[in-house]
Amino acid sequence: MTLLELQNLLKDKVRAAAIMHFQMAPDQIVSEIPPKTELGDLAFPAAFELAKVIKQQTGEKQNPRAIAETLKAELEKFDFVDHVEVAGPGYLNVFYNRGKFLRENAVRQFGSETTDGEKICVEHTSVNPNKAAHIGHVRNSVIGDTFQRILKATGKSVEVQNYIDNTGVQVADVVVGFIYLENRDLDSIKKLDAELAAKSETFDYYCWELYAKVGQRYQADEELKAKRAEVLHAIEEGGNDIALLADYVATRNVECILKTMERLSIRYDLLPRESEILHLHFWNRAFETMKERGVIHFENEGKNAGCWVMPFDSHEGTDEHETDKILVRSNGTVTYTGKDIAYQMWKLGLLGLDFYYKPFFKYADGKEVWITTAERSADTHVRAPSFGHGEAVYNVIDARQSYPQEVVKKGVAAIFPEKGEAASVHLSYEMVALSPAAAGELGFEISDEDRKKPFIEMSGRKGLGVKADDLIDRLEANALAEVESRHPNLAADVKPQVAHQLAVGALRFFLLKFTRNTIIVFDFGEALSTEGETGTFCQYSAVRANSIFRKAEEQGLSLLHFQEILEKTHEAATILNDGEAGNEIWSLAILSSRLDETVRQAASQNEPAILAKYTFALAKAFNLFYHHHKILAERDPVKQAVLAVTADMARRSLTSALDIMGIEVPEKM
RNA sequence: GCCGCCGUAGCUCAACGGGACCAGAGCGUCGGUCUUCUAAACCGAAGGUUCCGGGUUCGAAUCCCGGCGGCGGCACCA
Repeated sequence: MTLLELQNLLKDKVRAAAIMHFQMAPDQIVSEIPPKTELGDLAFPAAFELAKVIKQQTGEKQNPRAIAETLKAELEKFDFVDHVEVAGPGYLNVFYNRGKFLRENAVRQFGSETTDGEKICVEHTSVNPNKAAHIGHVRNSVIGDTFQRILKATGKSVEVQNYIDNTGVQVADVVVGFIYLENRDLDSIKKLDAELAAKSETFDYYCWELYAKVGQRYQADEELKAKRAEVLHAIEEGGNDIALLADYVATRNVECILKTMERLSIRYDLLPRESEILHLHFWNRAFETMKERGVIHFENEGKNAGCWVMPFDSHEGTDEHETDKILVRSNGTVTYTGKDIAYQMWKLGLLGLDFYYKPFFKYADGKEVWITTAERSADTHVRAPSFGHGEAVYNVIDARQSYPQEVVKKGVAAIFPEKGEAASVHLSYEMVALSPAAAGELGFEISDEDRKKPFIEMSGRKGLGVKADDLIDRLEANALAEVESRHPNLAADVKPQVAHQLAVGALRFFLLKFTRNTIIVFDFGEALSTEGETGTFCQYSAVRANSIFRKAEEQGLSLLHFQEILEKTHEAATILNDGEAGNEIWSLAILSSRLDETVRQAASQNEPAILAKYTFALAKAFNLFYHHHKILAERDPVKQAVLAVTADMARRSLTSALDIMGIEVPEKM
């Protein structure tokens, strides 16, 4: 029986006991994890709830402790339960049968064996394809990627989309730079691209600088600014030289960004592009549906005269019409929100139109990323998977876009009340900002005004930010130096690989340990740290655990051997119940088996940080165990088996937890 | 002005739809641990009126009201 099954069973028993003795039960039986192992393995505050219910229904005041005492006897009849204590103001603390539990869980593998069929779409990354990704973008990608892994671990099938806004103003800005600041045409850009490659410089870094330059020039040059609108219009229109040039620039940036993300083990299934949403007239279809369903109307007068608007009553303004969201401007063009609603409809399979698809990129192991196209190609129907049609859609987008995201969610729900708001989830997170010190380290002039601020917002337009590849490079270099000094004899090709795994672990964990609504004020010292609450710490713990078993194998002691000993004896319980040492071993065993519920909790609360916190706690518990119990030196074979099996449970959970966070366990470190 | 998020130890953060002896971690500080499975580790100590004031509750960091302070969002931009 898994821990989760055991918990559910106990919940049912508590409910049954309540009904048997009091003829009533609280709506929900809540279970908690006691603050310390000595207080038990599972706690039910049910007596408090029950006291409340009894008082409501009968007016009778009952002491929670007395209620708990009554319920206690029922739970103790169960053989997985060693005993139950009533503690504090009326907690029902359940102590599991430690020996039985360890035997049952000694070989259990983590993970859901079945997929429940429902497909979930997760959109993340969605960096404007006009420059290199910075650390703020990486927070988005790491949260999104980890979240989709969490969903998969709970048995969902998931499709990962990375939206490409290839026809927006940001791309237009870089195109303006190429054409009007650098006098380049498409051929010249291709030549530049080749030159950069020869110098092992990257196209996205070049665009980063150019974009910043353009932003600066706009301030003084109105003429240039006027070019932006022209260029943007040409790009949206398509079928002209400027659009071709823009497509090249955007595509090259997408390639660079995909490469950056691949360094962090982040991959995608599909790249939906704005150009196709335009050219395949997604909006028109959405517009028709909205009109049919009567959720938008044409404004004849007032300040929105001539526009198509969708009313929203949830946000009240000073005058009632201020809350209306304009979807079609008076000049007939569609707003971004309008397009976004159409796109969201497609994701949910509600639009009634589809993209065409072609393969865009193949990862080293053969996995393909697809991209949308406007023309039917052979691949679309022959080889392309079925995209979209998500039962639910998660959009990983930063918190500053909460309002437009709410409009999209409410808008789609208004059009399709049968689908409802729950199908659209805005997985919001706060930005990564720079500490004034970090901005200084990057070589930026900081104004006196900025210096007083708690943090400085990164800005692609200003070229202010920590580029993802730069940070990964630094992490890898630091890790490599460390590996060189610790393991000089490690094979030459393994060292950089380990350094890479450590860099990824450090960065991903750093971005995951903060809850989503915490603004990360980026600090180099913290981000580069490999001590304390870090990915490196967690990896180290797993590596140590593995090395125990490697050494054991060398001595002819296999894991199977330990498991068999445990199978044949009932003395394990004696060891696990033996005072402080017993509690310590048991704590690690029980904590290791909480991965399942932790992942579920992270999924239901949309909070990857819960998993990161758990992983760190588990690594810490393992390190403590590691220092106090020398497995290979242990003389008592049963105790050795108990220790080994517990260590194995810990390393399996650690490895799985890290894997769900996209972090690998190195061979040595 | 309106809406939202936030305010917890010197610093950076946790605390699961209110609850269990000292509100927990990490960093930093001070002190201790390597002839024994890797010291990127472990142990111990110091450090908090959970921004302030009310209220609800047997019980509040958590819920409600009112302040103060910080940040973000409020376009016929994306």
